[in-house]
Amino acid sequence: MTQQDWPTQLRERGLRVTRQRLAVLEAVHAQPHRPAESVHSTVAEQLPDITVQSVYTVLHDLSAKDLIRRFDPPGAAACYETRTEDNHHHAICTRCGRIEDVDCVHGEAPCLEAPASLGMSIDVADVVFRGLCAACRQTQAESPASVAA
Amino acid sequence: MTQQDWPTQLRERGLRVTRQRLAVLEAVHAQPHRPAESVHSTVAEQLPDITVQSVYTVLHDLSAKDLIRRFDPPGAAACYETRTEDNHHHAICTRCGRIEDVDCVHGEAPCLEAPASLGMSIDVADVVFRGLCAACRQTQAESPASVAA
DNA sequence: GTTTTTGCAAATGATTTGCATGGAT
DNA sequence: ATCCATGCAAATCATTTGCAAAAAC
Repeated sequence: MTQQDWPTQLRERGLRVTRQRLAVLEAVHAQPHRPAESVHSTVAEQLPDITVQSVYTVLHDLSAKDLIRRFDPPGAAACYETRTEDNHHHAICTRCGRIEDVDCVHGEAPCLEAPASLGMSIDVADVVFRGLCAACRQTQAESPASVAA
Repeated sequence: MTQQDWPTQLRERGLRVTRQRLAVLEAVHAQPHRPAESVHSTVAEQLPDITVQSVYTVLHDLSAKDLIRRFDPPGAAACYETRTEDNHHHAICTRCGRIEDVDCVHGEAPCLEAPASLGMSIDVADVVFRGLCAACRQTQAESPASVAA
């Protein structure tokens, strides 16, 4: 629930306000957890001339300024979200790839407690849950074949 | 601490015993958390004719049979380890990329407790810690430049 | 008017795939 | 002898990079 005044947010971070950046922010905000390719198709509906590379550049720049957050699902393309304030986690359906946000577990930042034995000073912990989403559990019970998007 | 009788393990999973598979298993076991490219250079010392693609294929096949485990560091190449029995986690140094194993936190499988509110049935949780390894904390205090391997 | 961004194109890096030969059983 | 695995080559996918033209300030 950001204030969502993109032009202001962009200026505050020293980025110029462009149609493509606004469109990308809008697309990512409306449908989070999608790869660049997918963001591009959405944005292209309004800006037919935007290239995939530009979307990559925009996503990169917005990430660098923390206007969006990049998430790398294991073995899949990077995806993006506008929820940047809290350190929430993600759940991935192993069947359809669907990604859902997961609020921090245990009430308190749980997995941030790294083992003291470790030779590393830990800054953050990212948790990725894997399982079956409701839809896929349903589908699996019926037809073991075919994976939906 | 697997028994480490690779030939037997391979046969048990229905895989033929080949020099390249043994060499890859050995290399991954000796130096875990390395990308395919790096495994290849090690293996190539003994098997100069092995190709990178074969290493990829072997790593893929061994992963499929759970003889090794694949780990995808966010934004970096996949890496592999022979520790497959327990669901341990990983800590990545944000400076040099070094990866260390992390035994399950909290004594018990901690982050496996997914929020009940979630529409997903969770099978596993993978935790990735990010921070600075001992060496890099040292180096950073002295010279803020240059990243060691 | 100056500097940043975009569009366009090509390059890169990681990984997969197809097919014929060589090797394991 | 059979079937699987490797070597070789090409293809694919995600992403980055270089440069000139267009847009934002």
